[in-house]
Amino acid sequence: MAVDATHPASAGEAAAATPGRVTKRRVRTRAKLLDAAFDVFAAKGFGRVSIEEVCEAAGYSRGAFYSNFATLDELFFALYRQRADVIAEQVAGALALDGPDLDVPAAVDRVTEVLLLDLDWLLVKTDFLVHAARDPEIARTLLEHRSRLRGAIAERLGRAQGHTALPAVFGGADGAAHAVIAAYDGVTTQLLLDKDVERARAWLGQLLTALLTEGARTDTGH
Amino acid sequence: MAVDATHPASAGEAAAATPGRVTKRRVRTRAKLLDAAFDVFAAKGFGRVSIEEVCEAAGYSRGAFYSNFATLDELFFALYRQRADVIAEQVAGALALDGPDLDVPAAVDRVTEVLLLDLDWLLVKTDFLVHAARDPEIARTLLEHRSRLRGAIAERLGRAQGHTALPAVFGGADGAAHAVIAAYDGVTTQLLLDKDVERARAWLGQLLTALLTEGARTDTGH
DNA sequence: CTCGTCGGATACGCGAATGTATCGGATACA
DNA sequence: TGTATCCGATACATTCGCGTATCCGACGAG
Repeated sequence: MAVDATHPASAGEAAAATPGRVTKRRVRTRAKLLDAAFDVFAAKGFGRVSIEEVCEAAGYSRGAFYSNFATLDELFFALYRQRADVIAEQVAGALALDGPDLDVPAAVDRVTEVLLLDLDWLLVKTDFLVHAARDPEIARTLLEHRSRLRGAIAERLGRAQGHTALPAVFGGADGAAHAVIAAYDGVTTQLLLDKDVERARAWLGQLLTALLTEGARTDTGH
Repeated sequence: MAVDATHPASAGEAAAATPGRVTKRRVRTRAKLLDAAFDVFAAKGFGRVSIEEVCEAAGYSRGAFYSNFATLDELFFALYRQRADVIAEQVAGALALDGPDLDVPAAVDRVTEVLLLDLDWLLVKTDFLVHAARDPEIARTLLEHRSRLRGAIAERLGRAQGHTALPAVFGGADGAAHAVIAAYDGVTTQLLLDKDVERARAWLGQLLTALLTEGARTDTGH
């Protein structure tokens, strides 16, 4: 549950004016606040959560919060960055697992395993999407995240083009990567409503193979 | 802009205990409140809107609100039902426009025209999705809506199977309808971030033709 | 061990939003 | 036109959450 955030704050923090010493205690409470915030956000939704609720869940008082963040939005942003980076690494890992050749069905399985694992994360992520949709600054950040991920996928798809020819509808590997992302987002929407992770995985697998292979393959996942 | 809501409240309202006379004035203010709420929700997001803001935008005081709704959630729900029903009708209309045969590309164009028209509606709809994701009762309602829409699409796809064979990956027309919905949801996600409606339409067109036609068609929309 | 600094707790004042109770004008119907 | 009813406005009390200022214990350096 607890994401490892013990490393010093990554560059580009908008927070306090760089205190000379970064105490161990500070890092610990910051991490606890983030973890607690994740649970509370997942349970009630960002819009319905008060600062005090987060603090209570983390076992701190509001003083601790204001010592670490200026506003709930800032915490939310930090939380998203933290978790999203972890996921992105895992996806990159799952994509790199094969040798130079890409076994599409296997890679699809591994990636869906990572992406459709945690319903709570999907909830928080969607909250963040809604948030970003109304704040151009945040939207830019999210778009960059997505673009980086898409780049990794496209690169991987391109490298395997000899083996499994991609459909021509999309202009090359980049278009195909776009399609992969869209399929993932689409499946996510349904998953948020019916909460059936297994079905979502199988369904995403079908969609991806349908999108990524020219001829239809009769490989019903489940 | 103003959705026609002058008809008496549809059956199944959870609101006040059926006043004997439904005054014209009442219906009018209720509709104005709903319209104002739409604008405010779209602009700021459901979670960041107060009852008073809605009333102010509608030109009423809080008394009017409490006379028509018990809570903001109730208004939100009513708003969603109203608009979603309108959209559903429009989609059904766009699907039925051909004769008995379905011209896939044309139908796709018409449907995307309807579905990706109003960014504000997408914002509100996504807010509602997030809302539903945390309330099983509301989730059920939304799932039923989606299921009805999907049924209409599947029925239409099935009726045209002779002309354009569907890929075999999905089990028949129903699976294909699922795919259509997923593609729509996926494109929506990206659209919420980059706000580029035209690109979204073209992109959705590509995705749908890629999904619905067996062989790849070299029809780059833009 | 001691001291200086840091981080979180506590207490306070404030503003915003809520829900209710009551009032006066509008509306429908005879 | 008169009147009973309905609807929305106004006023009020209350609660909730926020941000700040201050204090004390913890931590780290020497």
